[in-house]
Amino acid sequence: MPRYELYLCDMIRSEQEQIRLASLQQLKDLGINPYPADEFTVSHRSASLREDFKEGVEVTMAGRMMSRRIMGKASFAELKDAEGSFQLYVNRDEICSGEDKTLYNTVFKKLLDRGDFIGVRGVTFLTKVGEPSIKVLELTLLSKAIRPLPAVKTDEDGNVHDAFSDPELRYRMRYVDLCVNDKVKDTFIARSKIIRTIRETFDNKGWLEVDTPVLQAIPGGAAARPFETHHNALDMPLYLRIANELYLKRLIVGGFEGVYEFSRNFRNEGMDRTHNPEFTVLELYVAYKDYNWMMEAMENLLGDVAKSVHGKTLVNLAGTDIDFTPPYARVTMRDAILEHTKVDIDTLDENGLREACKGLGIDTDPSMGRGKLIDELFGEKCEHLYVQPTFITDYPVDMSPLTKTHRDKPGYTERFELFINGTEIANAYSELNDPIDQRERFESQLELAERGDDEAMFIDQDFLRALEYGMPPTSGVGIGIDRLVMMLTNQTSIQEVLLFPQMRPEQF
RNA sequence: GACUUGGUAGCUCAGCUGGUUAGAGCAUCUCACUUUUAAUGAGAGGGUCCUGGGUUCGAGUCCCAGCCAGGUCACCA
Repeated sequence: MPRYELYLCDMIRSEQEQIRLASLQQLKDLGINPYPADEFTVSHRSASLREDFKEGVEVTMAGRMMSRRIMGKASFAELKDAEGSFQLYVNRDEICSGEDKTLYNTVFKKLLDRGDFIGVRGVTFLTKVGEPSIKVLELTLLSKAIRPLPAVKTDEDGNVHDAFSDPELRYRMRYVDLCVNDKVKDTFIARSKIIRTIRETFDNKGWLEVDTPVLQAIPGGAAARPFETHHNALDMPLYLRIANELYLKRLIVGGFEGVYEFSRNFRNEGMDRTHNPEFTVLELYVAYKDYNWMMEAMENLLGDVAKSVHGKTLVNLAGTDIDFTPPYARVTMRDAILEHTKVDIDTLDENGLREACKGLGIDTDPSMGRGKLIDELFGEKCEHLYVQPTFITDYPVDMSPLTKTHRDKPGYTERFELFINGTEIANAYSELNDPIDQRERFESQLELAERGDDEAMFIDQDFLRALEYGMPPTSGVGIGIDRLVMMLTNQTSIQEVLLFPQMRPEQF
């Protein structure tokens, strides 16, 4: 048997917690199990019951008791289940038909608390003021809460009082956040819808969802600092993946014609409003396609995703109407920079670009090559201007070591990024499948590493061997799922779209 | 990583230039109340003022260091 009295001594308990622990003991003394094992069969849930409301229907419901308004021999309580809340009417003589009124006077009024899980059997009716309610005939305690939930209240004008709003507490105790802040749940429901829409779309195309290693001997496929760990039995270092790209391409080599994975990636870098050490990227690779085809696939996909969350493709996000209806604008990186800075990157060498950056007030340093300078020009002066969905195409070759060179523009690659509301949502290319070119690109990455770039890519010999066996022409795309969810749910912090964002450990 | 703001009751917050016993609303407890809905009325209890030093006759308040979080910037997706 758990020893509840120890709970009182072991930890510092608030007055409210001590009272609840005492109530717990009293319930046990009354022969009521505060944590029963029995199944409780629910016939209705709150929102669907309200939607199709009729009086006189017998229902059983379960949930958390979120508030109680006791008026002597009758009370109202709010029962909250997965769909929302429903009002209970608890009348002494209805739940205690005989002489013994303990269940109402002692158990319901004194020993139950806000936050306890209860189950009820009762009959639906409308109160004097027309509130759909359940007249409770039978009341069962399903689980006792010994900590009080924050007492968030909403008045008749919809104003929230005493909101549970401290971000630290909300993220550390997401379970409490979800209990009392309904909008939080909506965000994660939207996240689930977005992922489901993508998965259903891809499955319908016949593409295969796969799992590839999270623990990798060579962390490849992106430029980032990895987390390092150690495998004891093999006595060797392993890295948590920074990307899954090279593994998915191996599968295209192996003969799958469409593979995708929702990849949890890990990067040992700073944390802020848009970065969590672990995050989710959707990667898709389809054989015999190129990046032009992928643009069409992405605009169709995002149209469907917008519909799944908002029911339409014209959506107001952060005060701006965003039109997700395909097709989307396509602008080459050269034209974008030319339009917004009057700088024509095609006519400038590295030094010319450096001067152009200086002229625009962009800080440069000698380690920046041509590609990096172009990237700065675009990132500083153009990126934020693409509010409506726009594909920016044809990136410089030295920024894209895994991308096929452009079929007719030397120095460029067949790559696009999709920008919406000024932020990058997707990154895609015609995949580099020339093993000799790929080896050279890796070697130039190695030179970067030797010059001190700690994010330059490692050479993955096995990946090169795979390419040497032959990879069909392939188009691939990566979509940052967390940021997509942020955008579609109007959240400005990644922590709002991750159920358990990374936090420093708490002291107990 | 740099800068910046904050940490006071279960929750949200006041607390002035350093000065009695640290306050409010909600929550909790007691009493009343059989259709309320931020229920109501009457009464009561509840504090490691983030932690550790320092200055001072006296520190929630000032100083130093640390911890945790938010914001901005840098890097990145």
